[in-house]
Amino acid sequence: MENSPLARKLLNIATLNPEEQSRLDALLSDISSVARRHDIISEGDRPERVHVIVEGWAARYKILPEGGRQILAFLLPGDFCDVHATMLAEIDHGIFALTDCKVAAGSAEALDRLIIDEPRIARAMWWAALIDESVSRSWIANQRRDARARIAHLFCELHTRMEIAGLASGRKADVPLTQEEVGDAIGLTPIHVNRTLQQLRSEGVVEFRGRTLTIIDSRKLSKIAGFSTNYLHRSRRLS
Amino acid sequence: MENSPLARKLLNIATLNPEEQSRLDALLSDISSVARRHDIISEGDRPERVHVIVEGWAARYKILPEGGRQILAFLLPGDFCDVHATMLAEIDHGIFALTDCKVAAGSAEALDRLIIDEPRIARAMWWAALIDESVSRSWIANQRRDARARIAHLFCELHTRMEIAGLASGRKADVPLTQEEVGDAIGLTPIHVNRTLQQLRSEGVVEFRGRTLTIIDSRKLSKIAGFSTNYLHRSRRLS
DNA sequence: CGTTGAATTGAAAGTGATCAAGGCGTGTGG
DNA sequence: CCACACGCCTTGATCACTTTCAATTCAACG
Repeated sequence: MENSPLARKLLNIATLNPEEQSRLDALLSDISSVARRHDIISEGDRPERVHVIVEGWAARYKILPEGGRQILAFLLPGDFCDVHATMLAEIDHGIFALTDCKVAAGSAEALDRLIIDEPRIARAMWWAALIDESVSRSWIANQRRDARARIAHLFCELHTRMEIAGLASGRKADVPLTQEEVGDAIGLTPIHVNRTLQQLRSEGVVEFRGRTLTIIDSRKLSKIAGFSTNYLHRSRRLS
Repeated sequence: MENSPLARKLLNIATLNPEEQSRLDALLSDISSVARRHDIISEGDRPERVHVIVEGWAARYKILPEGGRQILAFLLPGDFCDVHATMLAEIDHGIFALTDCKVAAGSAEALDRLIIDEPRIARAMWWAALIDESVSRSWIANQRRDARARIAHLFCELHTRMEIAGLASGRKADVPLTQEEVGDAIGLTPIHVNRTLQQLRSEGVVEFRGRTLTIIDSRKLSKIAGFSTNYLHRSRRLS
C-alpha cells in the first residue's frame, strides 16, 4: 500500500519503521473534504483536533487590520495545518482551501501521546517544524526584494517543494493559484503581479498562465530569485 | 541554584524534572563570549555544534543579494541559535551579537541523543520551534503594514518576550538596538525609522531613545500594532 | 576638543498602490 | 447554438509612502 502524504513527508526527513508509520496514519484516519475557497480552519477556532492536508492545496492566511489578506504559507499534501495551534487557546489565523481538498483530522491529545511514546516521531516532527520555520524566514527576507525577485522566489520554492512531495518533475507544474493569491502571499497587488508576470514572461524566464507554471530558464529564474534550494532540503537524514 | 536561560525558557512551555534540566544544562556547559557586532555564527559555517544565548542579545540575519541586511529574528537569553542548522550542510544565514554576549555551545550529536532519550525534552523543543515559527509568521504579516504599525508591532513583541524571559517588567525596557537595526528587522531605511519614531513619540505612544524603550500608552500602542499577545504565549502548559 | 557612531533634517526620485475600465474565456441556461 | 454572466486577467493614469542622496547635529569618549 502507498504511504500516506504525512508519512511520505516525514520519510523525507527521517526513517520510520512500519509500526511508527501505521501509528501515525491511524491517528489521522478521519478524512473529510473541503471545497475550494472554504476555510479548513477559521481564525478563532478551538484547537482540539489536528489536521493534515491529504490532497489538494491550502493556504495559511491572516486578515490584516487594514482589511487585506496575507498568505503566510502554502500547504501541500502532507503538511500539518495546525499543530502549533494546540498550544493556543484559539487559532490566530485561518487556513483555506485553494483547491478542493481532502483533509485528515485526529485528536490533538492522541498526537501528544504519540510524541511521548515514539521519540523518533517526535524528532521527525520537530525537524519538520524547523524546516517550516526556514521557509517562513525565507519569506521574511523575500519581502525586502523587488516584485520580480519575489515572484521568482515563490516559484522556485513551490517548484522545489512540489518535487519533494512528488507533485512535479519536469519544467511544468500545476500551480493552482490565481494572480491575486500570489499577490496576497508576497505582498503585491494583483495588478502589479500581473505586470511583473508579463515581464518575466517576456524575458523568457517563467510563464504562469491558467494554473500552469512553466519554467523556461531555470538558471535565470534562480538567479533572479536569489534562490538556494538548501533550506528546504535535509542534507542528512535521521536514522 | 538559578535556572539556566534555556531551562527557564523551556519551563515556560513544559514541566521538566530536575534530572531533565540538568541533562540539558550539561549539554550546553561550554560557555564563551562574543563581542558586540561580531558573528556568533557565520553564513556557511558547518553546523557541528549547537548554540544558545545565555546573556545579551543577538540577531539572526541574512545578507540580501542587493546588499542590504535583513534581520530575521532577535534572540534573547535562552534562545537557540542554530538547532535547525544541524539538518543543513551549511548554515544559510548568520547570527551576530547585538550586545556583548555569552553563548553556550554543545555537540549537535549529543542534543540528538538527548531528544531520543528524553521525550519530554523533545516535545518541549518541538513546541519551542512552533512558537518561533509563530513569531516568524507574525513578521511576515507585519511587513505588509505601514511603517508606524511595523515599528509598533516590533516593540510589542520585544516587550512581551522580555517579560516572559524576565528581562522587563514595567513600562521601560532596555532594548539595545540602533535605529538602523530596527530598520533592518522591519524592512525600512534608518531614516524612515527615525521619522516614524518621532511621530510615535509626538503622539505620546512610545519613546525609544538611547537604548531605552518606554511604553507611554500601551493600549494605543497595541492598537496601532494590531498586536495580540497570544501567539507568544502558551495557554496550556505541558505536563 | 577632535573623533566617531548614531540620530536628524531636507529635497528629489521611485516602486508599487489605488482607482477605474476593458477584454477574454468558459460554463450555464434559454 | 447563442447570450449572458462570472471569474480572472490585462491595461491606463494618478497618487503616495519610502527610498535615496547629501548634510547637519548631537553625544559620548579618548
